[in-house]
Amino acid sequence: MMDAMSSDLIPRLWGKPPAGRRGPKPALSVAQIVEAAYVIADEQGLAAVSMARVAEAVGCSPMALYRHVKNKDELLILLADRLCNDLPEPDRDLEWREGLAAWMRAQVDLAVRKPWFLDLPIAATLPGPNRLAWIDLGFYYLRDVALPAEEKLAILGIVAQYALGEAKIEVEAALSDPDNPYASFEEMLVTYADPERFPHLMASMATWQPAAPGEESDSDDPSAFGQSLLMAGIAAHIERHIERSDRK
Amino acid sequence: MMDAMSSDLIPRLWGKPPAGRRGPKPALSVAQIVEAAYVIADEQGLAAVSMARVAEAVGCSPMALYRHVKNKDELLILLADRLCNDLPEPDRDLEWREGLAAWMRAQVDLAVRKPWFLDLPIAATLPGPNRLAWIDLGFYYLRDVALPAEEKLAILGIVAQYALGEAKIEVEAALSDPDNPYASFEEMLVTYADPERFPHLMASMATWQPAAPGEESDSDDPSAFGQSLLMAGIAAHIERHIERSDRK
DNA sequence: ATTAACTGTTTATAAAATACGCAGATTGGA
DNA sequence: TCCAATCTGCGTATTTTATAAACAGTTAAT
Repeated sequence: MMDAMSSDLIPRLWGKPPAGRRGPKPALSVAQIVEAAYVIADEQGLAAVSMARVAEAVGCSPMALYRHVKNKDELLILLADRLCNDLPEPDRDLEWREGLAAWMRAQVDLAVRKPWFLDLPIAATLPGPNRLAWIDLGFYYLRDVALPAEEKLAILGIVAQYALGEAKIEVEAALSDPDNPYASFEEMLVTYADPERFPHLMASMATWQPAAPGEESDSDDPSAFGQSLLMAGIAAHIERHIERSDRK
Repeated sequence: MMDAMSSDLIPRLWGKPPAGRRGPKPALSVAQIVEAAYVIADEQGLAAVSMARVAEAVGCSPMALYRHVKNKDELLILLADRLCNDLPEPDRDLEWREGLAAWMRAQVDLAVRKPWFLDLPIAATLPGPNRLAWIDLGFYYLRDVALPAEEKLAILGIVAQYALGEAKIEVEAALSDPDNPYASFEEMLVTYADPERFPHLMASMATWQPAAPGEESDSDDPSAFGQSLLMAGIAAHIERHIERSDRK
């Protein structure tokens, strides 16, 4: 009657046991499979995560995996959620600014610790349970903020998205080979960029302060700038919202 | 003597002709190859972009491509930069807020128009010439803003990163199958989320306003919220910066 | 007990990237 | 002019993928 449920992904994400229990007890579990994939990615990078290698690690034939996972893409989605388990135990004594900053920073740190996270195809917006728990923590930090839930969610999305970009930058900086002459943005500019082609960029860059060594920055957290920018924006939005409520 | 230059990527990105010209005239060009890949991605999605198919489109054997492109990853990087050519002709009569908003929106629209853009492995932070031209436009919009170049660059990075996230959401919303019962975040919550496991999230969601039909939102631009948040943050940062300068 | 549903497996296919080496073209220098 | 260096494009072959299809054993509902 109803055509086959288009996706069992979500039940699998949430570890729901499929109702009918008829055949033999499964020797494998989704969690086991995902864990094996996790270890492989950790040790040899995401590219090394193939169905065959996961199967070997878990001690079964490659095709056995398909009984528990629709295909490789789904495995990667499960893996992405699994990774959110590695986010640290939070400090609960923070008001929203500090809390959100820590929340953000923890995500960056996770990606730096596990750079293969950034290689995951992160198309899926729908979070699994682990990611959702992390979102729940975000809501905790926003507990005293007077905003509708949907706006809080949007804010957390923006902050998380920023964390992703920041992580990308930091990972790239960590990997950057000092022998590579084009490692940095500035070097690329002086080598290739024609002032006539990029006039405004070059004009602004002409006044570049080439980070005196030792003085690096006010803080040693490279995400400090973006962080304060976001927090300022959020604070402004909150005030505007309160104003509007009061006027009513 | 010196071991082979680790990467010819950047010369290729910038279309620099390799100095020595001895052998036969190339029948293929990098631009041609990238263009073919672009068309295939456009018509059949990024997954359809294989070396073989690109070769066929361009009328050569698969292996011929490797004379012009180090490997597939490099082709995709070139493709990503090529895509930035499709960004629209900008309106130059905007002050920074409007300008940056348009700058951001154009990126979202591009990704919505060409959803396969989001499938690209976007690890590379170093922009090619087309992306750089777009960054130059960002600097144009910030022309009257009194901030150091590095902070302007960071701001553009943050805005672009936000655009990416927003695009992901909008693309997913556009693709979401109305038959799929778990399409939306809220539906997933009511189906799976245990209030004990996600207390703060659920408490906040309890007061969810389920978007009365027809009233959707104040504006019909779904990125309006994030946009105003970011602009507020940037404005606050600018003011703080001016204050600090004045005090000196 | 029979049967339906479920497990893991075996075998096979198809598509993918890309290493390797050849043949012909082109050009700079003798 | 001729030769050698150098570069192009190509044919062949290898390796690694994901995954389809059919099968044999296992369990629980009937």
